[in-house]
Amino acid sequence: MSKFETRIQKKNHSAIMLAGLKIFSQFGFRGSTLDQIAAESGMSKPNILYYFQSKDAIYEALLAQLLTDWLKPVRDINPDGDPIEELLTYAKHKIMMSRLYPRESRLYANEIIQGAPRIGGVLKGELREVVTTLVEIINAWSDAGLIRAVNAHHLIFSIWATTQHYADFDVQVQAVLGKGDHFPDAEQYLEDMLRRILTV
Amino acid sequence: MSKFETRIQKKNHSAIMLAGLKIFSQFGFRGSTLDQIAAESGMSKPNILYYFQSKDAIYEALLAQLLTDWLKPVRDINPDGDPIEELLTYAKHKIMMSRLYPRESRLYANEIIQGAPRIGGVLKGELREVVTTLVEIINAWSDAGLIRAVNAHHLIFSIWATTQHYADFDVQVQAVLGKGDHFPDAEQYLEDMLRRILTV
DNA sequence: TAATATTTTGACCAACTGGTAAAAGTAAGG
DNA sequence: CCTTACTTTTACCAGTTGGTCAAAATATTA
Repeated sequence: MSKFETRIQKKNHSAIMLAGLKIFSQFGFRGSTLDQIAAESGMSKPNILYYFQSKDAIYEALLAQLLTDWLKPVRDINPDGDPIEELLTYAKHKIMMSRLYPRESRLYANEIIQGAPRIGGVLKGELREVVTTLVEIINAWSDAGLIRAVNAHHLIFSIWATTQHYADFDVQVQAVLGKGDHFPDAEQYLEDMLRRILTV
Repeated sequence: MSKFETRIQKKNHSAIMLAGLKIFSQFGFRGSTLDQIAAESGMSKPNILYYFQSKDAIYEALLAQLLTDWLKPVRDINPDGDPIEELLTYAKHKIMMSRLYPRESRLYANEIIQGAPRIGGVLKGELREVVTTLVEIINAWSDAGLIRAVNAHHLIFSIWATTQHYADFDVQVQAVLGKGDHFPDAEQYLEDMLRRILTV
């Protein structure tokens, strides 16, 4: 609770979060063990529980952090900007996140696939609210004739699905295309796709 | 091994598969327990192990079944058919699968997100081969001027991502749109999207 | 440096895990 | 009906799980 953390607390706290992210994102909550997180972070299990009350607490701290980071760029979409460029910027941001932080994406995907038992409330609350706002913006753009008329909800879903795919299904992408950085091609394809969909 | 199963064997075998699908698709392999599968199928744990050698065996039987079912419709795409209609039919088939068999999709998603430890070989083998063939077909269509020039690999990925999203991220979709059947709207959006991308 | 506060560890525990063995129960064929 | 083959259960096991506790080690402060 105290915001005044010592350097040791800071170091260990983030070491546990990092290790937890790695383990949880790979095995899901129930498939991960404190022993794995301990091994990954180079700490002992009791020591981890000295910094976090429980396995649950680590997982929930990670999810909370994640949701904050993910909702922000949606809120940053500017209703007064150029519609196509605003949406393209958002999509490119999402795909960059998939490249730089695939583990976070997989952690989230794991949680959602398993029925979002711990963040159902946030989904129906904050997430829904943020999406609703964005949908209104997109519909206003459509009404003003700035973009083509599309189902805004499903447009958003398609952006999420296609961008996160490259993090969540990375193994499959690599299996099909071979090892390497496929994000430039992906980004180009998605930009083309969005321009096609949105251009009047 | 014997193909001559008694009715009891048939019944219990499929009861276990059904229960396993439900549990594994929700919790992933490591997060699922034989006790859960036993409870779900209404059988005792030792009885389950009478029909399957191990927890692993159930999971692998499910994955094997799944991969067969998923690769078939890709192979069924006809190089001599109308390009846009062929791809649209495939996409519609995929989205129907997401509606009717969301658990299968989630089982697969879980496996892939966790690094595909059990089906990595199939991905780099059969899947890659099937995709390569489809890519050649799509490129031939492009070359013939029947569809617009697109990155065929990423086109395929985008179809997979957008269609499977409605099964894998169902909880999120429902949280945003409210409970109900959102597949008709999704299908219409995706059809529109694909036509836009592919039409010359 | 001595007293205090923080950090780390080793030993431990009850509940749960996948899996086994043998015996009891049930169905099928003669 | 009775023998044989199949099915199911009860009791059990060794290893793992999340978590506790008190003591030891270390850092901080006076």
